[in-house]
Amino acid sequence: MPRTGERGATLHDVAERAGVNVATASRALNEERRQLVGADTAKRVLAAAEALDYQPHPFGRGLKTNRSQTVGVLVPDLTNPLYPPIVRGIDDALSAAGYTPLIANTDNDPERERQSFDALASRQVDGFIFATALRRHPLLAEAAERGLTLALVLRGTSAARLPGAAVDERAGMRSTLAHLRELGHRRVGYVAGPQEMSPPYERRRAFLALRKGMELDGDPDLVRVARSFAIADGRRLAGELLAATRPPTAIVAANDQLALGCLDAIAEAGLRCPRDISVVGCNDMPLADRITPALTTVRVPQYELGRKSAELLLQGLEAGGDPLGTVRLVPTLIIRHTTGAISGGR
Amino acid sequence: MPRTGERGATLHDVAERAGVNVATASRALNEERRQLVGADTAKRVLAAAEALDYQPHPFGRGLKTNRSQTVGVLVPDLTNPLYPPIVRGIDDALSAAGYTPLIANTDNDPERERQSFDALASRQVDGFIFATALRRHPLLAEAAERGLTLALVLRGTSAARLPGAAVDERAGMRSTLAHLRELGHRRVGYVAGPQEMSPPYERRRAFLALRKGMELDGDPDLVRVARSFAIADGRRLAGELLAATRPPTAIVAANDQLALGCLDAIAEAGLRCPRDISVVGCNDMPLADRITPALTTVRVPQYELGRKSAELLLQGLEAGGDPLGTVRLVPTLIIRHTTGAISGGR
DNA sequence: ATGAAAGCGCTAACAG
DNA sequence: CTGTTAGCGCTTTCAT
Repeated sequence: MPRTGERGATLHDVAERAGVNVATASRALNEERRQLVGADTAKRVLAAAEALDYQPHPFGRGLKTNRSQTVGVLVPDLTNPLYPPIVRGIDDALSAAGYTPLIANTDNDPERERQSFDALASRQVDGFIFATALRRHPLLAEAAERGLTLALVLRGTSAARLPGAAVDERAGMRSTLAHLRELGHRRVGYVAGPQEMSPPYERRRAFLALRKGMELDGDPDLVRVARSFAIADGRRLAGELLAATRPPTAIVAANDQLALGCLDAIAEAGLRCPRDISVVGCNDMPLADRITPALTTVRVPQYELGRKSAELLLQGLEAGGDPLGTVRLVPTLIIRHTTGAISGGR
Repeated sequence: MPRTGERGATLHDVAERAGVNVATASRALNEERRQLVGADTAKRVLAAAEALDYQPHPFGRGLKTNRSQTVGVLVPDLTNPLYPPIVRGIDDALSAAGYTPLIANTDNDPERERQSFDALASRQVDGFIFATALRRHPLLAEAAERGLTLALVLRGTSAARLPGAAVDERAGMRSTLAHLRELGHRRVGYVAGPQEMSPPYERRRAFLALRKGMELDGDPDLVRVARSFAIADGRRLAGELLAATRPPTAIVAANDQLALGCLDAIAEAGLRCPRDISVVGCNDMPLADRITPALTTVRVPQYELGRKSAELLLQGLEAGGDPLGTVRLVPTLIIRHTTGAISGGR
């Protein structure tokens, strides 16, 4: 027979041992209601609980309070190195507050997303953190309707003005463009990521907005949009950029994968990076420092992003009066070897 | 006020709508007990449930059945690229069976491990999957005692003969040594990982056992044991190997990180890989193919390992009569550019 | 300050 | 075949 966890001591046991009623025991055990109980009684109850190693049963409690101390975390794909640190940040913040995350992968697939959402909702999560990157999202409205508390991570302001933590894309872009300008680049290309996701969208907007004020070439042909983050896409688009009449002297990519593709295209064109052309990635994925040449990239504070989003959620969960708006965390440009001074010959 | 998920339709609602008693409704909704109920009644109940979008409340059910349909997954660190695919495999298998994983990171820290274990146990998980790599583990005994169903992943046979999925280390090692032999290597060094973890332990044993029968040099000085998987450790130990009177012509490392360290040591010694010396890693971490030279490594079937361990757990959970023993999954040698024919000059 | 009792949603034992 | 009932563990009125 499939055995399952033996039941431990119940509140009833504790009450009995302390010689009080379960109601009294319950009060004594609850921080906030403890004062409603005699000081010595409380002490006895606590002692009894301690002695029996009493753990409140979450189902009994949940049934009564309609809360699970649990939150759903919807993430596109744990296998994408962008997310694990975020999830750890979420986990750490949540755990510290006595909440447990329920993590589900969505693969950015609406159907899977819906299933995961339903599954977690039916598990009575108290709220959700959407790490999923789609900009428009039907689930958000539905979740709000169901009375669930929400927070976003890695997404800019949503229509619903939900609390969330996101990257300060303008700051990141400003650092990278300033770096390139200093190296003498004026004509810099951009390989954008899929625009239905929030970060790539904002990143491209930031590029467009910032290059104007920074004496960079405003040629619209310098911007290409990838349909995915696949290396092959980066390679193809960078190839187009390089084949143009006036190719850029530097390429900024929306993430490290695309940057890898750019590197491939550059090699394919018989050029050398950074001698002939510079490349900047984004996210600083593991081993980005070990490829050749080591990738200059924008490091986003993944852990802190996760942590912050969880804190915002908790705020909504505990304090009420939902915290509004998006907290922007500033990324750091990590200068390595794919960026260099503009080559004399070009 | 912190709102929380509204309650949906209850069994009571469904019963009422179908004009039957809750008990009947319960029976009709339960696959196995459905036959105890009139065919048309069942149909009415199902229809009512459908209409009301009824979702059974897990707490009500759990309180009664003493099961949560939930399993704890203890993993050292999601941030280590070895684990996310494993976790996805676990998630996929578990989800398909109606179970939800509760994931906790332990950092291989006994205290954190204990906390996570307690937290999950008090959340009433029905079982645990230990992806944590320590060979000896006090928690295992305790979990078994509490009547929890267990499975291991990435660990060889334990004292308790628990079901689990692990890498067939001998097969992996045989492929890599055969490959090296074919290239002419006879004197191959080994940089082992921390021996208190199961895979590095088994991997080293496999190396030791196999090199005998494969006409490889049995020099004990050829084997070094790292205290951690840090790149710096790999570098230091490989450095020792290279500084020996008769250095190896190839080095096998217990994982890719250590292999990276070996590459550093080789460069530092003024040697070239693979011209002067070959290196083989293990795990095939992301971008292992993009470093220079591209790393020859052993790819372990992470996803399948996770999946298999979850299936074994489910078997123990549902069928009872725990499945015993360890399933061994065969890894694949991925030959890239850090291995080459033994150099004539040495 | 404490106790009695109800009830959250569900299943199972027992009647009919 | 279906209904009645009890009770899983907990919190929360309502009494006292």
